[in-house]
Amino acid sequence: MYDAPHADGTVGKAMQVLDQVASFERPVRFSELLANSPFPKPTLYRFVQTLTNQGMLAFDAERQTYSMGLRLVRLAHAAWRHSSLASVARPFIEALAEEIGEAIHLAQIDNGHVLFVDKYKATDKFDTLAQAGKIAPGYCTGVGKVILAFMPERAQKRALEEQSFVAYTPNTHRNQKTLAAELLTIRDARVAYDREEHELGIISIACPILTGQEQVVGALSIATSTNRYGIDELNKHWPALRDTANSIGAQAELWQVPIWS
Amino acid sequence: MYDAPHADGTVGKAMQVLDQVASFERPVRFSELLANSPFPKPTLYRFVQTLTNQGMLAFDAERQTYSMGLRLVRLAHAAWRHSSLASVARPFIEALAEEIGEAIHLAQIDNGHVLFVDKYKATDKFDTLAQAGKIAPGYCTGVGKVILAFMPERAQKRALEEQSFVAYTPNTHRNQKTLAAELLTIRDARVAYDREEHELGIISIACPILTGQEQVVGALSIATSTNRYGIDELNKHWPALRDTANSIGAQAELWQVPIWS
DNA sequence: GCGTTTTGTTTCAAATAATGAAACTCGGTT
DNA sequence: AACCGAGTTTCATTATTTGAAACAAAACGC
Repeated sequence: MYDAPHADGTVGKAMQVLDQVASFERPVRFSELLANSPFPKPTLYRFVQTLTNQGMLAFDAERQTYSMGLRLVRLAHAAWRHSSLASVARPFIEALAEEIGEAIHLAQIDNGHVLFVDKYKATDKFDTLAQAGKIAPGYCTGVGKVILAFMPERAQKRALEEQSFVAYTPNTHRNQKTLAAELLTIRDARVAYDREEHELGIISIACPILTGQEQVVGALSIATSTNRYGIDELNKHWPALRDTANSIGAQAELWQVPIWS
Repeated sequence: MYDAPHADGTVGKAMQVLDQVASFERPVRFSELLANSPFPKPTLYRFVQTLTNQGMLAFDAERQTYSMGLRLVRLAHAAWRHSSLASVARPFIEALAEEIGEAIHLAQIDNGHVLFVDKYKATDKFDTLAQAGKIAPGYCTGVGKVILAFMPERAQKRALEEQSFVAYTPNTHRNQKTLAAELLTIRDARVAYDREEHELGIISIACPILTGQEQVVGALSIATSTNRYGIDELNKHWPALRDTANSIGAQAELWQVPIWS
C-alpha cells in the first residue's frame, strides 16, 4: 500500500494520488483507483485530470488507463543528479565493483524506506537493470539495517514504527525488539549483514556512508548468492567496502549533497 | 473548453515550483527562488514547505537550501518502468548496439521537448537516470526532428511554437519555416539526420517508433562523431535502425505502453 | 432491440483551503 | 543600539476545492 502521511493541503492529496497510481505498477483505470481511494469520486476525478494535464500522470485514451507521467522522469533526473549520492558515488562504486566482481548497491533513506539510488552489477551485463528508484524494506536488508542503526534517535524511532515486519524468510526480523537489538550491534561494529532475511539465497554486507559529524547519508553494500559465497567470504571484502563508503562520505560532504533529516 | 497554460489550481502551481527548483540544477535558497517567482513570499514559502513535507523537495537545514526530493526518484522509477518505452525497448537496443558499436539513444516527447528515456553507449554500460530524463531541444536533434515530423498536425503546430531556435551551430535551424520544410522531407523519407545541428562534431541518424496506426511514440537514433564517421557511413546502419525501431513499435503496442497525446 | 448496470463526467451551493499585505523574529552588520 | 535582510507567522479576505446528486455514455443482460 501507499503511505498516507499528514495529508497537508491539496498538494499533499494530489501526491497521495500519484503514489497510489505508482503502487499499481501498471496502467490503471479510474474505477480501480476509486475503489481504494479515500477521496470521493469527483474529487479523485479532478485530481487525475489535473495531474494528467501537468504531465505527472499519462492517460492512454485508447485504453482509458492512467500511468505515471514522463514529467516525473525529467524531474527525477534532476533529483538523481543533484540530490542523490549516486552521481558522487559512481566512480568509487565502479572501482570497487571492478576490484571484487560482485553486485554493489547504493541506497539512501526516503521516508522510512530504503531507496536504491544506484546498482552496479559487475559480472553479468544483462541484468544491469534499471534498479535505481526501487524501494526495499529497511528492516531486512543490509543497507536498510545499517542506515537505521546510524539514524538519529528520534528519526530511528519513527522509522522503526513504519516497518512492516513481513516475514519474507525464516531469518527475517519479526518485530522491533529483535531488530533494535541487532541495530545496537551494527552501530558498534559499523557493519551490517543480511543473512537471507529478505530473500533466500541472497546475502550481503553493508557499510554506512557517514559525514564527518557521523550523520548517515546512505549505505553501500556488496550482495551475492549463497551458492557462490558465504558470509565469511563476503567479509573479506569488508575493508575495501568500508574504505569506499568512507571515500563517498567525504566526497559527498565536499559536494554539498543535501543531508536528509 | 480550453485549459489556459498555467491554470490548473493549486497543484499546478506547486508543480511549477518543482520545475523551478529543478531548473537551478543545484541546491537553491528560498530567496533565490523568490527572486524569479511569480508568487508572493508567503505563498512560495508554503509551497516549498508542503513539497518538502511531501518529499518532493529536500531541505538541507545546514545550508538552508532546497533541492529535488528522493520521492521523485521513487515515483520516476515507476514511470520509467511502466510508461516509458525504455523497458520494452531495452533488449532490442542492446542487440542493435552490439551489432553496430555506436551510441544508441531512445527518446520520447514530453511537452514539446525531447526526453531521452534511455541511452546505450556501446563501450560503456547502460545508465539509468544518469542519462535518462535528460531533455534536449526538438528542432536540432535527430530524434527530435523525426518525432516532430510524425506528430499529428495540431500537436506539431503547438510543438513548433514552443521551439526556441537557439543557433547552437551554423547548421542549426533558425526558424519554423526551414524546419517545417525539412520535416516534410523527413516524414517522406522516414528518417532524419542531425548534421551537427546541436553540437559541432556530432551527427546522428534517427528513425521514428510508430504504432500500427502510424502514431509516433518515440524515436531511436545512432549518434557518432564526425572524426569517426560521416553521414554516409551512418546511413549504412539505416536498415538495422529502421528494423529495430519497427520491432520496438510493435512490441510497445503489445505491451500497452501508453500513447502520449 | 430495450431496460439495466457500470463507468465516467458535470453541476452548484456550501465548506474549506489558499492567499498576501503586513507584521514579526532572528542573525548578522554598521 | 539601530539597521538590514532573510525567513516565518498572522489573519481577514478571497478563491478554490469539495462532494451529493444528477447526468451522459458505454457495456451488459435478456
